[in-house]
Amino acid sequence: MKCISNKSSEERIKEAARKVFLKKGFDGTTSRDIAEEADMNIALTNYYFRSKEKLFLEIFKDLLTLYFQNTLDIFNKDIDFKSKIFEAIDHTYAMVSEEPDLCNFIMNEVHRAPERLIPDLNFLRQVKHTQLGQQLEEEIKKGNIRPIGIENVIPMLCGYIQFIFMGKNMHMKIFEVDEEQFKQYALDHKERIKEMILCYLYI
Amino acid sequence: MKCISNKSSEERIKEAARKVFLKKGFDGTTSRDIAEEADMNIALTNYYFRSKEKLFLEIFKDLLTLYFQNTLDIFNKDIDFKSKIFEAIDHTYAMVSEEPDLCNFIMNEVHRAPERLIPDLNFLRQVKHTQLGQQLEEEIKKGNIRPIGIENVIPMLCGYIQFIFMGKNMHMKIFEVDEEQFKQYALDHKERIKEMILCYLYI
DNA sequence: GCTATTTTTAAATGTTTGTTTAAATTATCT
DNA sequence: AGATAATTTAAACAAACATTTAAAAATAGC
Repeated sequence: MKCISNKSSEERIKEAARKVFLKKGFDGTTSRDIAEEADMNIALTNYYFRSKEKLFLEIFKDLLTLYFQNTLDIFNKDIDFKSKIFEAIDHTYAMVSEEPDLCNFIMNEVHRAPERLIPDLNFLRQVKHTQLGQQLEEEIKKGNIRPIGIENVIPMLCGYIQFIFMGKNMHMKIFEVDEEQFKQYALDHKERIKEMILCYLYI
Repeated sequence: MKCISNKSSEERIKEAARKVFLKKGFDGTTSRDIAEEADMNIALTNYYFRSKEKLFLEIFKDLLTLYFQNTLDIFNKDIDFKSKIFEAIDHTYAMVSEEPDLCNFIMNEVHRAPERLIPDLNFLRQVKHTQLGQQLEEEIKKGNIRPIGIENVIPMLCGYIQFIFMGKNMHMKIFEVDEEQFKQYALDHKERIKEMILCYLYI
């Protein structure tokens, strides 16, 4: 009946695993990678989490939440449509700046083996029905915005800037720029996305 | 001094490897996966290609060419700017429709281990200097198009629609649609991207 | 048709993989 | 302080891994 004790060990493993999984993906990560990153015995991974798979699923859930929850909250905020668009884009940009492997990780894991992630992915269905969607419909009704479905708007707010970051290495190779120059480029492109969306939506 | 002979075996392995690598990525693919897909002995992979890594690099090069070459050719075609934009977008759409794993594969492999791919990636530098870039500059000089760098235009033509396909599984989960409905959605979104780009570029 | 070369095979190589074991250590509670 | 439970450890596990070997089979040239 010991349960309080070492929160630290379990947490250290989880943090290490998160770091390694984010960088190398599930297939590219070994139990020893995680143990080494956490500076702990290999057996502890299976002591605290029953398997590499279970540990991964826990971490994936956290990272999927990180990937979506804040955006979802913004979609449901009580602010006007245009401000919401700006805020969603700015937040997406901030998120991928802070966690540069997150998009590639989520995209790749979902693409490679969606089945095992289905329980977690169900959480995403909230995205379909948000206040942003209602506001969009209203604006369309008012004639301010051209007819368009929310499923077309969301990738504009989140996906376009994500793509820029996902292709970071390729961009740096193609245009022969360094990290700092890329950062400035991404920032500039983000503002262009904003203007482009407004330009397209408002007739 | 036999060299003519069995082109078929080497080719069969390469095709099998291409298929498996595309689906599972380098880390997720085993030599046995490839041998099984090709229905050949495991040793043949190392007989024809010296290692899994070397086989992968050969295939990666092919797939990177598939990913970029046609787009590059379009960029250098002798047609007007606006037609070129349409054609580039339509081609990107056709490419990812035909090879649905290609974007995820390229993005992920480049992201995960760019160093080993550098020799191949150098080929990408052609993208920086194309006739499309010159045409863009001219249009800007003429005052038809707002000031913008080619590095901002290319993702609009290629990346945005790619992102839609890369997130296919997630989209289907979020909006609870099937393959056919997704296809229609992607087609619609592609046309919106075209209009959005024109709407943004031409002042 | 025989020899030399290339291709294919089954088997084995030594590592690395995820996971387990059982003993040692540490912490907890009375 | 001593008994009990939780944690950590080193070692081992079998399975899967990429790769190699050496012999068998197929093919080539003379």
